[in-house]
Amino acid sequence: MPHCHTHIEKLRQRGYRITPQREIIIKAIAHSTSHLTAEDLLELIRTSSEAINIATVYRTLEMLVEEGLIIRSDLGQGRAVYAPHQHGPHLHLVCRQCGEVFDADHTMACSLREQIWEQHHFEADFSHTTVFGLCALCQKKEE
Amino acid sequence: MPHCHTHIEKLRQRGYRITPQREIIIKAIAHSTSHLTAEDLLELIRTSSEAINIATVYRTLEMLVEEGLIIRSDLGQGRAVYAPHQHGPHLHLVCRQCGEVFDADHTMACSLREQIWEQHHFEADFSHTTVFGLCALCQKKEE
DNA sequence: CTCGCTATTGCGAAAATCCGCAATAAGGAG
DNA sequence: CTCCTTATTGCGGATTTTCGCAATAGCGAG
Ligand SMILES: [Mn+2]
Ligand SMILES: [Mn+2]
Ligand SMILES: [Zn+2]
Ligand SMILES: [Zn+2]
Repeated sequence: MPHCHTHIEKLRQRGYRITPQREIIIKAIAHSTSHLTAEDLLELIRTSSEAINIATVYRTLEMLVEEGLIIRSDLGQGRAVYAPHQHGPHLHLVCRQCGEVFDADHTMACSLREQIWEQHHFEADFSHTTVFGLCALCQKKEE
Repeated sequence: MPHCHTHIEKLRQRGYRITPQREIIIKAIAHSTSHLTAEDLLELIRTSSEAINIATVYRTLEMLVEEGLIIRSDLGQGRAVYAPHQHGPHLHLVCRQCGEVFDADHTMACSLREQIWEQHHFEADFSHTTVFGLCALCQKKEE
C-alpha cells in the first residue's frame, strides 16, 4: 500500500519508534477496505505473521487515531471500529432498528458546522460523525 | 420526581413487570441532573438502599433506552452515559483535546436532517448527536 | 559498530460490560 | 387469597478494553 511508508515516515518524524509490531499493524489497516474492530485486526495479523499481543494492538490503534493516521468510529455496536484515512470522510447513518450503516456526503453538514462555530467557537469535525436514526426499509416495516 | 410514575405506568402497559430494582433505578435516573455512567448509578443506589446487582443495572438501562425513556450517549470516554429524557434534546460538542462537553441547540441540524431525508430516505435523529472537534480554548492553546 | 537511554512490548491482572442459567417473584386467573 | 406461568434477578463466568510493571529493543550519540 502506498500509504504505509508515508505513515511510517510521519511517525518517525514525530519521534515515535518504528517497531515490527507497528509496521504490521499499519500495513494491515492500510490494506483493509472496510471498518475493522481491534479483534478483526488481530485475527488478520495472526494469519500473516506471528501474533502480536492484543494490548499492543489497542495501544497502537489509540496512537494512530491520536496522530490522525486512522479513523475510529462508534457505530453503536459496543465495539469501536477503525478504518484507514483514505477510506475518506463521510457521515455514518446508523439504523437503530436493523443496525445497517449508510454512508452520506459529509459536506451536507458544512452549514451546521458554520452555525456551531458562530454560536460556540467550536471547530466541529463532521468528517466521520455517526448519526442514528431509522432507515427507509425499517420505516416501511413500522407501517 | 414527576416522571417516575409516568415511566412506571408506561412500562406496565407495555407488559414489563415492575420490580423494586426497576423502581429504584428509574427514580435514581429521574433525580439526576447530569449524565451518569452505570457505575455512578450503582453508587448512587448503594447509598440509599440495598445493593442491586450491576448486571441488573446494565440490563435495566438497556431496556429503558430501548423503550425511549432515557438517553444513552457516547461522549468518547469509553463508558456510555445515561440521562433522563427531561434532560432535553441537544447536540453534544465534545472537545478532542480536553474532553469538555458543550451543549448546542439541536434544531440547528434540521436542514441537514432534511437533506439526509431527501438523499437517503433516512430519518435522522439529531436530538443527542455527539459531534467531535476542538473547543475555543483548545484552539487558542494551539496558537 | 557499540553503548545507553528510554519508548515500547508482553504479561498478568483490573475494570467495564454482557451472558447463561437456576432460583425467585410479579401479576393474572380462578 | 392462592396458585401458576414466565419474566426478572443474582451469580458466576466470559468478553472486551485498559493498566502497571519488568523485560526488551529502537535509535541517536560517540
Ligand atoms: Mn465508513
Ligand atoms: Mn447532555
Ligand atoms: Zn434499518
Ligand atoms: Zn478543549
